[in-house]
Amino acid sequence: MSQTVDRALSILPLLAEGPANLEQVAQRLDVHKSTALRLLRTLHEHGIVYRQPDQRYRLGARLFALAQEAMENLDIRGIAHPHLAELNAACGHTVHLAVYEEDEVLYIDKVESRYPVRMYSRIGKPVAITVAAVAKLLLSDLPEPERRAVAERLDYPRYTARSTTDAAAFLTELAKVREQGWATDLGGHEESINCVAAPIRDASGRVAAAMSVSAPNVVVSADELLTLLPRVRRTAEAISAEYAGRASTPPRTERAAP
Amino acid sequence: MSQTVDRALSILPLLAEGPANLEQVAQRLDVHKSTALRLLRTLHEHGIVYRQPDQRYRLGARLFALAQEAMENLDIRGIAHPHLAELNAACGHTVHLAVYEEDEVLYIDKVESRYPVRMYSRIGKPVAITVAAVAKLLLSDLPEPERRAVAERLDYPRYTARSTTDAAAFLTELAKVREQGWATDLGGHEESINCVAAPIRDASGRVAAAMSVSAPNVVVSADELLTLLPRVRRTAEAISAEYAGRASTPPRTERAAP
DNA sequence: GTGATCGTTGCATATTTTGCAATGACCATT
DNA sequence: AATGGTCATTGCAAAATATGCAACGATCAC
Repeated sequence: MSQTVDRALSILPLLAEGPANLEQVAQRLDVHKSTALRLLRTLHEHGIVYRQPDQRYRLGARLFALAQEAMENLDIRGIAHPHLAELNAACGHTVHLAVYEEDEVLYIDKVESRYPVRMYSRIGKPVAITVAAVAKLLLSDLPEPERRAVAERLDYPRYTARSTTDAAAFLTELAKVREQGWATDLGGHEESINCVAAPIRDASGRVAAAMSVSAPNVVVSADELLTLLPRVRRTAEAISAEYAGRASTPPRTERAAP
Repeated sequence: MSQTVDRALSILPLLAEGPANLEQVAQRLDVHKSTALRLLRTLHEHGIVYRQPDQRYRLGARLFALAQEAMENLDIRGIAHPHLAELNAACGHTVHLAVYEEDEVLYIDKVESRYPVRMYSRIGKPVAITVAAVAKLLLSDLPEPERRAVAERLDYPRYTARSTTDAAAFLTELAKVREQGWATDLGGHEESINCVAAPIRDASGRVAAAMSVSAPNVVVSADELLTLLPRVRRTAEAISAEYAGRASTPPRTERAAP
């Protein structure tokens, strides 16, 4: 819609790949060097881009800070966190909180396991959407046509022998998850890791987020992990209740006085 | 430099505070609603901004993904990580890697402690620059005039009774750190947490990054932590050697064929 | 000292963005 | 059901803004 901004933003993924100099940026944007320079300067003024000692550009600190701040200010996150911490204190395993957004599911909070062997994950990183328990819950609640459309769009990487293989299988799984109101991932992403997840709903009953408990086989078996299900669901419901109470109606934001 | 981009980027910190609707954005930018709309649309197309079901805007998934990707692609990070992991395996404590950039120091990698009581920190989050051991190392190597200028610019929050109180004290500390080639933070940020840090240098000897080991008093005393200093320094030197070897001359990036 | 590479600047052109005002969608209230 | 209000959206003409060019300058390697 706005050419200038469009070009400026196109620089970001380019720099995410690694540092680049002016000419490289100009070439990949297909604009004159001087144009690229001015765009980069503007980005620099905002701290989004950093100029290394060797003059090359890379993404800057403010970008990281922005991403952090945004996540910490998510309504759900603030409400959920104490509950997640409590659950972690009780069972000791890694607890995750995730949301869905335009074909991606990402972790927005995490309380680390107390055990030495831990699952790899990072806040802000997109999750394996076709296998993760939280992803199943979030997608299972999409309106039918969109759910189907998304499922068709996705890739189905075979992380392990138990990974979901295609859209049809995924939709079947989603239907089941939707029905039962909880989900699992038993070695679908990493052979030795299992998860149990439950949905967090807003006042209208829509799934607004999902939480999960994950643990590697070496710590607890899949069966043992499943015994935690009731507790996970109770935690998710507690969060839902609080969230629905606080953010049910899209909060009427006060207008500034003229 | 570029008004349009400037305005678009000004939206980001605004949304980082929390979701906002079109009118709020327009007001804070001091532009017409239609203008704000078009900017937001462009941001949306790039996934930088997300439109919630209630129509309000907030920062989007791609921003997080970008921040992640950028950090994972930092040259130093890739080189340092195995060394950090090894050190963590040996001592069990939390290990951090940090860089300096325009008045901020931020963690770009972290290996979590094996102990249940852990320090709070998050990759991408700016560190307490006036007290953190890694910050002292990074700032101590700035050219004298800039070091002074930065020290004057900073705030000196009193996190604890041992926090650095003002620019003068900070500069004295920096001189000491510069001299001895390593740094500590003994309860300057959080009463019960201590850190030992060592510098990572590029081929020219400049401090390019800094690493630290942190542990709470309840796990090891400050004195015990200090016994790790030689090991920390050795690790930092190993990383320096590898980094200098690989990235000494600003890597001549190949130009794309015309 | 010389040549080459890459970043930087001033300026005229015209493309792109802007603000306006009108329309439309949606919600709450009576 | 109807009405009033809030807020998002669109087309258009005016003008401000970004663009590419070409010349300059800095820096580095040879």
